Amino acid sequence: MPVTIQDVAREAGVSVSTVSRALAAPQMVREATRLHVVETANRLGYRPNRAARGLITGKTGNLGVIVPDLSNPFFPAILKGVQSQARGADYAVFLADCDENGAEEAALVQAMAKQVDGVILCSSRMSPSQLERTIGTTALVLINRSVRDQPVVIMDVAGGMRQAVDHLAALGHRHVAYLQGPRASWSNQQRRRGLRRAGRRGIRVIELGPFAPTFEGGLHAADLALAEDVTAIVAYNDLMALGVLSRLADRDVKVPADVSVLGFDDIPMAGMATPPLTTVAMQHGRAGRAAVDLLVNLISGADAGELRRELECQLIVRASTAMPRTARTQPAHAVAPARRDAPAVGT
Amino acid sequence: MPVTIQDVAREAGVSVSTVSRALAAPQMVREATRLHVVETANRLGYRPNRAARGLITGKTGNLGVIVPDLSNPFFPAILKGVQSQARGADYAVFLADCDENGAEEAALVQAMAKQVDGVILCSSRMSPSQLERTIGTTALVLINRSVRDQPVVIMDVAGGMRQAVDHLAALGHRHVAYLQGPRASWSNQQRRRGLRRAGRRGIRVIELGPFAPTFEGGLHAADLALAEDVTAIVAYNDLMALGVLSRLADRDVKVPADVSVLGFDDIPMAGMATPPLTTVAMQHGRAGRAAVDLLVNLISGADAGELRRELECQLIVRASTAMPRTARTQPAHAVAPARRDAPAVGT
DNA sequence: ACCGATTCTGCAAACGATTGCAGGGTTTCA
DNA sequence: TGAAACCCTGCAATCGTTTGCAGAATCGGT
Repeated sequence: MPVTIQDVAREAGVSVSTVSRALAAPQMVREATRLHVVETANRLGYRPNRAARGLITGKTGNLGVIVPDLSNPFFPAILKGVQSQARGADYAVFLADCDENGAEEAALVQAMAKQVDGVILCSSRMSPSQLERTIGTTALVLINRSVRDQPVVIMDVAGGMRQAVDHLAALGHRHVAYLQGPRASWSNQQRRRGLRRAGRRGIRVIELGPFAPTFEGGLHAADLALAEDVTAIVAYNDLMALGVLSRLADRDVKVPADVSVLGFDDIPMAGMATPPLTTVAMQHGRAGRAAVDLLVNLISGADAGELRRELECQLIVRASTAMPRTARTQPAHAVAPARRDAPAVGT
Repeated sequence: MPVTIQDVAREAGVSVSTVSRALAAPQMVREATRLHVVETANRLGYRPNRAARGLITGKTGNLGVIVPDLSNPFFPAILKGVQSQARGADYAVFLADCDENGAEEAALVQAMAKQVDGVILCSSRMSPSQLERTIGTTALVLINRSVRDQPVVIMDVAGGMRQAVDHLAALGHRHVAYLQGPRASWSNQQRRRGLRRAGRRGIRVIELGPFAPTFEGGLHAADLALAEDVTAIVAYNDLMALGVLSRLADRDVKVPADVSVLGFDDIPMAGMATPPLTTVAMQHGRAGRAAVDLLVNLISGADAGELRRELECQLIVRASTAMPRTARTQPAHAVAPARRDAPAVGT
């Protein structure tokens, strides 16, 4: 039923080799023959069988992507970028969801290995040793996790956090809570790294948690943060921040009048919350595309390919952050010295 | 580098045929040999090359899924079900996103056809003629779109709407706005079908729109609905309903005191909104799983397989719906006659 | 018209698995 | 001990491509 290269060859009156070459290596075949073959192939609706081709070339033309959890909007966003970039490079995409399970993830890479030319791991949940063992099974690119000598795409979360800190400092905040996500996660580490700037800006930070990186986690965290008497709350991600917003509303704490709230990710809902959430936006789609670029490079053996692609984060200022009451009761410039003094504090 | 069946055969001191059979047809080979082969295979870490197998068997062991837009949370939810069910049935999953474009979608099916045993189309955006032409290229299962003689999984959206109508009627609402989504979409049609029950329940419905099925669409629609002096607003989906909620809050219209709001889909945010949104929940994951079941059945040629799998929707009552002011000013039982009269009105 | 140099084209061997068929062993029974 | 019956195992063909190699066709120049 499906039309093979044999069919095209017979129909065109040439050998299969000629058909193969006419389609893949145009300069090796006479122009007239080429045209004839191509025309015949189109007329018959011939599409090469990738499996058969892969058997001999050793390349499958497939990429694999493994994500921890499709119901976390973070990952479909990346996936979308992977998708379109892969299509552009003429690769098909295998998808797998490992349910936040590192062992499962490792198993999936093994299972995929034979069917793909390379795999993209999003926020891998593998333990370092699992990861170490997995590297080498197939070409691998990591997103948001960094391993020595392995190509990675990382989002400059620490940089994003620094923007957030500067923003809060500029508004005059001096006492801020950070609501941690999963303690071991790379993302959480990076956020904390960025937080170190707070000292230099004269901001005292109190770290709470870890909390579940969810709406419910935010509900939970909000009360604890409030008890610390801070003027601003930075949440691990937007989902948590939305939870915080919701809980504060219930307690009649006004945002941003009484306390400022800040999230990470810029998920679609962030802009729709009341008040719209100030947050650190990530370039999900770009990350996906970059990962494909890196992987394709790696596969084609161009060792000259770069190993590390860092994507900027961008603070999106919306209505959930403002000057704290304390700062607003005095002239605005009164807060300036605090910032200028800061270097002295830091050193 | 990768270990082939040849390697296993050599190592185990048997022929490749024996290895193949030891792994695939246990009863055809002596128990002792089988054990030895299996042990060797495991020791060497042998995994059959699916492409090679597919060449001869004609089966690839792969499934394809095409979705209109990964950034719509509706689809990742389905995808998650597809994923896990496919894994259970030992199929790998190809994913493609057609960017809401029917032509692209058709092209993707063609491109996938050779590499998969079947394809699942979620809320296909193809025109009827495109779809007609695509059927037959490969085994096909549709989700949320119904075509004669084609296996489909559909969500009983009309039934869900009827639950919504009954709920509003029971609360005493008599004048309701429905905010339409994309007019041509199957989902919108189904919702309108379910709305027909309103007449029999003594409810007057005014249909507005179409609007974009997004938060912004909801912002837009809210004012129009308010102008119609209704006591309840039913939105095409939750995203729109959230927009409505947001706009009403801005206008100081209290929900549910002044007006009730109701959505569709039960996206994660629905329960986190203020007030939490009453909505019609769909069984996304189940839909994905069911589609895989149908497809696997179809592939294995068991024509006895069912053709149509209908999934119930379930109204989730939260805090965004309540009795209208009009009904609340009189004793609650006063609204009962309206409902009992209803059949007469309907006939 | 012939020769060498160039271009094209076809043959056949891979790639890694599955499977029909036939042959080799072992067992069973006479 | 021999033959029939059975159970295992191996040979070899096959799936649809690509590609090294060799042979055929074309061409230009004399």
